[in-house]
Parts: sequence; C-alpha cells; structure tokens
Amino acid sequence: MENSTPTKRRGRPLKTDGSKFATKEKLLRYGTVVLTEKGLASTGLDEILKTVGVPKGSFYHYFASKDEFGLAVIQNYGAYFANKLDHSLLNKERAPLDCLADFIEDAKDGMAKHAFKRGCLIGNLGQELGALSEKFREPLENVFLDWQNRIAQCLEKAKASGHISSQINVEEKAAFFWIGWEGAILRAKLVKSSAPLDLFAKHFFNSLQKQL
Amino acid sequence: MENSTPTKRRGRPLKTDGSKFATKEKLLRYGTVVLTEKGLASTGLDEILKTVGVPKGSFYHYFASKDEFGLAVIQNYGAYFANKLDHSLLNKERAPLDCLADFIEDAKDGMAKHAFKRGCLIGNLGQELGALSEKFREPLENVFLDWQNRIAQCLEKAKASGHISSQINVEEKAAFFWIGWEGAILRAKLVKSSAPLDLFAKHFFNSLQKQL
DNA sequence: AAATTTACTAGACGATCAGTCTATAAATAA
DNA sequence: TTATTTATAGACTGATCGTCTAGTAAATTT
Repeated sequence: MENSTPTKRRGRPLKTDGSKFATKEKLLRYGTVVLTEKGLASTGLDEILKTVGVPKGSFYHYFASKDEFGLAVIQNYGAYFANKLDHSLLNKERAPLDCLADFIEDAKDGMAKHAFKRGCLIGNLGQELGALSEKFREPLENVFLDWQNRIAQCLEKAKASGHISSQINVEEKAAFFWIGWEGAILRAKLVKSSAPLDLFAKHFFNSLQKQL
Repeated sequence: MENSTPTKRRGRPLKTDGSKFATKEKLLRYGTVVLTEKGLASTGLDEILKTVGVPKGSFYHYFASKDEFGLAVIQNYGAYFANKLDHSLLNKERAPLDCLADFIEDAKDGMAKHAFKRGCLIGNLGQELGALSEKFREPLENVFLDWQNRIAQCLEKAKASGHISSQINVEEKAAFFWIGWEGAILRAKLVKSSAPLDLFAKHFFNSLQKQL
C-alpha cells in the first residue's frame, strides 16, 4: 500500500479535463458569494480554497494577492449586477416606474431566498473600507456611479412620459435611491426581513409623486 | 547588566497610580474608536491592547471573550449616542425639526473631523453580521429601535406643534430616517464627503413637507 | 523528438490570531 | 496577622492568516 491516499495530480491539467468552469471562474464565482455574505477581511483564503477545491498555488497563479482577488470580484459583481439591473429597467413592455418596482421585487426575492444573509457586495466592501486598502475606494464608488446612472436613465424616461414631475432632478433622485437602498439592505440583514426594503421603496416612490 | 530593560511591575496596581481612567474604561473607549473605524472581525486584540497599553491578562480579567467585549462596546456606544441624540433633540429652545437638523449638523461635523474614516459603530457591526456571532443581532437592533424612538418622539412634537402634517406616521418616518441615514454614512465614508449626508437629509425633510 | 514555455500544484513559511496559564502583588476582609 | 480577592504581566498554545518557492507535467515550438 505504497499509495493508499494518492495525492492529486500535479502539473498542467489535460486539455480535456471535463470541468465545466475554469479554476479562475470558480474562484470568482464563490468569491462573489462569500464577499456578499461576510466581506473580504474576515474571510480566509483557506475557506474559499477548500470550498472551491482549488489549491493555494493555483490561487496565486491567477491573482497576485488577496486584494487583487477582491478587486476582481468587485469588477465581476459590478458587471453582473448592472446586467441584472438592465434586465428589469430596460423592459420595454413596462412603464419606467414599474421597471424600477420590478427590480426592487427582484432584489427582495433574492435576499429572501438566501434567508437575508446575503446583502450587497459593494455595500459590504464599502462598509469595510476602514479595514481595507485604499485601492478599493475608487472601484467601489465607480460601481455605485454606474448603477446610479442606470436608475437615472429610468427616471428620465418616467419624466419624459409624464409619470413623474418635470421638476424632479433625476440624477439627484438616483443618488438618493442608492444611498437609501444600501441602508435598507443593511437593516434587512439585521432584522432578517424585507420590511426595511419595502419601507424605503414606499418612501422613495412617494418622493417621486407629483407635487400638486 | 542583569536588568537592562526592567519589565513592568506585576500584580495589582497601587491605588494611587495616577491613571485618569480605569483599565476597563480605557478598553471600552478605544474599542469604540476602532470598531467605529474598522469593525470587530478585522481588528486584532493585540492591536487594541498595545494601543491602550493593557496586557492580555487584564483584558480577559474584564471580558470573557472578544465577543463579550464587542457586546460591551455596543452597549457603551448605544448609550453614549442616545445621549448625544437627546442633547440635540430635547433642546427646548429650538423647534422640533430644527432639533433634528442640529443633530444632522452635529453628525456631519463629527464625520468631517475624523476625515470620514469613522462611521456608525452600530451600522458597521450590522454590516459585519455575516462574520459575527448571532449574539450580536438583537443588541444591535435594539440600539436602532431605541434611537428610532427618540426620532419618533421628536417628530411627534413637530406634529403636535403643526410643523408637519397630522397625516404623517411618525414611527414609520423615524424608521425611514435610520434606514437612509445609515446608508448615507456608508456612502459618505466611501466618497470622503458629507454630500451623501446632505442629500439624504434634504430628501428626508422634503418627505415631511405638508402635502397641499 | 528534444527543448522550451505555459499552466498549475503542494506544502513550507513566518506572522498573527484568540485565548489560557502561571506568577506576582496590592487591596481588602476575616 | 492571615486569608482572600482583585488586578496586572506576559510567556505560551495551537490554529489560521496571506504569501512564496520549488517543482511537475502538459502543450507548444523548434
């Protein structure tokens, strides 16, 4: 029994290794989950590696450091979420404000599905800034600005179609939306309920109402 | 040279040791600072101990664990902040809504003074929940509910004095305030500016406006 | 088919983590 | 005076942290 527990094969994998996703993708994928739940600083590399079944050596082959990994996950999540936003917001069969309501419902369902343990990755890392490298600030804010633009465009359409007052500054309202929405997510995690999300949404829509 | 660097005295300190604050108080004090900046999970005990100049033995004499320390800091901060809230909110020389505006100015100044590196301890730990023990959930939410009540009482006075519409549900508005305010703090840390705080405050006050 | 490059892996490394333990000594109670 | 309590000092433990080095082997180039 010179080889009772054979160690894994070393070296470059075969071209036809059957694994559906590449190692890097798997890392990014689970990285998104764990950063959405726990953030970066308090998540150990070993945990990620063990879960995904990737050795440390491979990790440092793909990413220069844990920070670089975090930055890559941010990019990845920012794009994924922008897509998700567009899916609701650019729906041509719905009125602009209904599109926004759809997104909110979607986000609520998502949080409920994960028992309110997962929040917003960008919000999480934003809160963590104090423990993180300064390198994170800009990418994080850029993601917010991108999302903000998408909401602003939705509101602009609502304005054009007369669903909201022409007086409304849509850029400002979009900024207000993300400020409050992130706060609502934080609180929803705390109370394990979508009530804070509903409450903020209600007040947000209210603030769009035409002033008589 | 049998004692080139004499180690510190052991044993219980003399009654007249001149130190202004007790060890436990010093730990709580700096704990508040560091948890407001970086959160609990990513702060090492050794860092706290070194900064405050307290040995491990003393720490574990006063606190059963790091978690218990965190819980104690929460209590401490919750009470300190409730006091700060009251200072603005219960000012009898100001109208209720002006009292709220005073608190907001106060909070803005506080964040600016610390270069937007310190946020809200309760919000920070709330965001960290995913990495923290379940024991933190209830105390954290209770602090929010306490603060919420104080805002609600302020709004109730504004209602009674006719500054805001009698239609307004003050409990709900108070909940809305803390949801959004915490989001604004998070964003203010990210952009190192009080703009998010101003923006939220503006929209909040707007939402209190009497509907014509 | 030999040499080189690319893709990847195993595990050692020192630092730091929360927490424990024994020793020490002042303050207080008996 | 003696016993007990309160508080401090810091070495130590075992686990876990992020990082790095040396190596293996398939793929590609020559």
